[in-house]
Amino acid sequence: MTREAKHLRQAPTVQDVAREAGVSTATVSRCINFPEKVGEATRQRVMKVIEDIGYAPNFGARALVAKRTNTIGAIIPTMENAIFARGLQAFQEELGRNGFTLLVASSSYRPELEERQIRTLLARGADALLLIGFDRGPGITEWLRERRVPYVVAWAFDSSAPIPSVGFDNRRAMAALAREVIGLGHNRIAVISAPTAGNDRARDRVAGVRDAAAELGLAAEEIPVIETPYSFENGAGAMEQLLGRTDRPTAVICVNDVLAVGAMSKARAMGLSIPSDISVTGFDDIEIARVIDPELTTVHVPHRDMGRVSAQTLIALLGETDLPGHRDLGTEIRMRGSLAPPRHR
Amino acid sequence: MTREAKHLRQAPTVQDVAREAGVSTATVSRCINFPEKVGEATRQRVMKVIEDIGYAPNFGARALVAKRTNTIGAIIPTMENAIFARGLQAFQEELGRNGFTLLVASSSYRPELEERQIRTLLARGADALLLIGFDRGPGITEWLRERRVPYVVAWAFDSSAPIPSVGFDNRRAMAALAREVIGLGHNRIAVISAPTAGNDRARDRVAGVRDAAAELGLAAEEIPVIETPYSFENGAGAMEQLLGRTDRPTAVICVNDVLAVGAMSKARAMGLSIPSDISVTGFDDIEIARVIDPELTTVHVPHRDMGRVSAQTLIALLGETDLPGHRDLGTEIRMRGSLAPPRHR
DNA sequence: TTGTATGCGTTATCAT
DNA sequence: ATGATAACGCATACAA
Repeated sequence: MTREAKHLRQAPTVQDVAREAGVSTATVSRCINFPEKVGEATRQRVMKVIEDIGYAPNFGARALVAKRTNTIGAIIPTMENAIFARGLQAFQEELGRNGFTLLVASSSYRPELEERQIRTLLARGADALLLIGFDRGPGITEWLRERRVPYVVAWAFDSSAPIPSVGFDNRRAMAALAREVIGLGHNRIAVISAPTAGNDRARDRVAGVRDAAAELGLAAEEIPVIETPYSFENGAGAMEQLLGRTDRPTAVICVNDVLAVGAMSKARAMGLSIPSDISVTGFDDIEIARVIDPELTTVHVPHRDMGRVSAQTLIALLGETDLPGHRDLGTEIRMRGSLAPPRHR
Repeated sequence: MTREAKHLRQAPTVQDVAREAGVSTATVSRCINFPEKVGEATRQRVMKVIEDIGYAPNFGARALVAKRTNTIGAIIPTMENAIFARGLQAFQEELGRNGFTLLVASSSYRPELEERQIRTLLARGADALLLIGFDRGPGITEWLRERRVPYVVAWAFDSSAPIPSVGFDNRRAMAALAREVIGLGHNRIAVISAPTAGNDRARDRVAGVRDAAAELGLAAEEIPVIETPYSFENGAGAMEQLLGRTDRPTAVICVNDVLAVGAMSKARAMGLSIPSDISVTGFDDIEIARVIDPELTTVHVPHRDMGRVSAQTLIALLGETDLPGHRDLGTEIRMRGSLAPPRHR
């Protein structure tokens, strides 16, 4: 009874296996890590014991001696944003396929929180990190460099950056879309953006709109930009503001699909029809873009690929296999019903 | 040069701190874990050294001696499903607030994969687990019991289960909605469900529809049920099948919002208008339910609360604080435009 | 092929 | 208040 209780309470160790199988702990260890370096007969015997008593290597001990945990950390703004949820799912799947486990934390789009999470995940044994975007303080960046922490930046792309980035050029992608909008004849455009502070993706997208405007002869600096956090309600609120202006825009460019859909709802609620009264565009191409009526013109972003490739990059980084470096995964404009030429003029 | 390089490569240990501060390793350890048990002067000195050389406790060594990692694992079907993404986000936030870190894996709705992930996360040092639903083999259940692995089941509720569950009664919730539908006069109803194999939530919801039907005098067994994986396209495909039947249903009850929205799109694409020609209901109340036109009648589920309460339950379990046990978080029917009485009759 | 012995970095139990 | 020291469980260099 006492023995049985003990069996349940105390997890078995290599010692237990060794004793039971009549071999040394070294042999047990080898059976697990290098089965081929052990005699057929003994291996069978040891494996049987392992199975019988339900032995599993102690994680802490293993990490202590191996100096790695095969665990990778990801810090994303929030999983509630479908683009990150999707990318993270692909990231996890690819890690799992390669024997790595995923540690997750979220920054809520707050740099100081991200910094804390970086330290936390590393303290929790993460071998490497996935971070979103380039916007972070020089302090933490230097800290990461000093400690030689392997990490990649995703959802952004800058081939001149000193650390690998996996994503796409937000500025260029948005400029391409804005060019389409302006090319259709829209000359009063407005932008609904996520807060740009601490968010280089949003900032780059807004910059992309101005690039296209300047290029096509519009007054880039005069384009109104409303910044508001990610949510349908906020998209709607921003649209309401824009429609209250004297020079109502004929096209509203949003930095993500959620804001765009919120904006569309509000425009319709205020009696405007889309796209005949006002055009709206999004960014990301999440499922909702095809569910709304009219369907949303947006920029398709390969979220799953970013997650997958980020995982591969990190694994390569850890394995010292030849560095894959930066990966530009590209984007594609999806022209749909929410964008059309302005009515008169 | 060599020394500096060494500094960068080798992470500093308690030994380094102790030497530099002229104290023993025990004192350094105390400074970190029980600052009050150390003299003011020495603590200041030690802390300064820690700061200076950038010391951080080694995770493996700590886990080895403490026999816990303050890490909790979650295995969910997929983060791409917004309901889990949202719940997981809240789960992570609550864990973070309490000093725990989150390890994530996904089962893709496949029991055998879930089983593997359970073993993996435990092998990776997870102190406790969050699992979704009750549907899993007796083998793994027994295994968990034997090892005394603390875990909770979420997104389901069964107060008679031997382990804590945090969620709601899927069957009862769906029965309540179905009662509303049938009460409105619909007597030809159909169900679009996720695959019920290995998914007790889906199964319970379908059962709920039959409960209500039987209760209100409809032939419960004759209600057509189409099972198809979670996606808009599949929801649309299922609706297409249903509309091809001779006795076309007047109301289609879907076990989640995504299938429902897909079904709505298809119905409309086939020239039917909602709800006058056909009613549709969903389950979950994710954002898309209010974006679609007409808005979707559905069952509101407190996803964030489930994540948060699950975390609290797990933490309580680990802390031996009085067991909170089961938590029924309840649901609410959200009546919206997609449901109306059938036209004639 | 297998065994012996040692170190990995921390924490905790004793002393002092 | 502080120090010496023994685990913790595993992997590996070295012996046999």
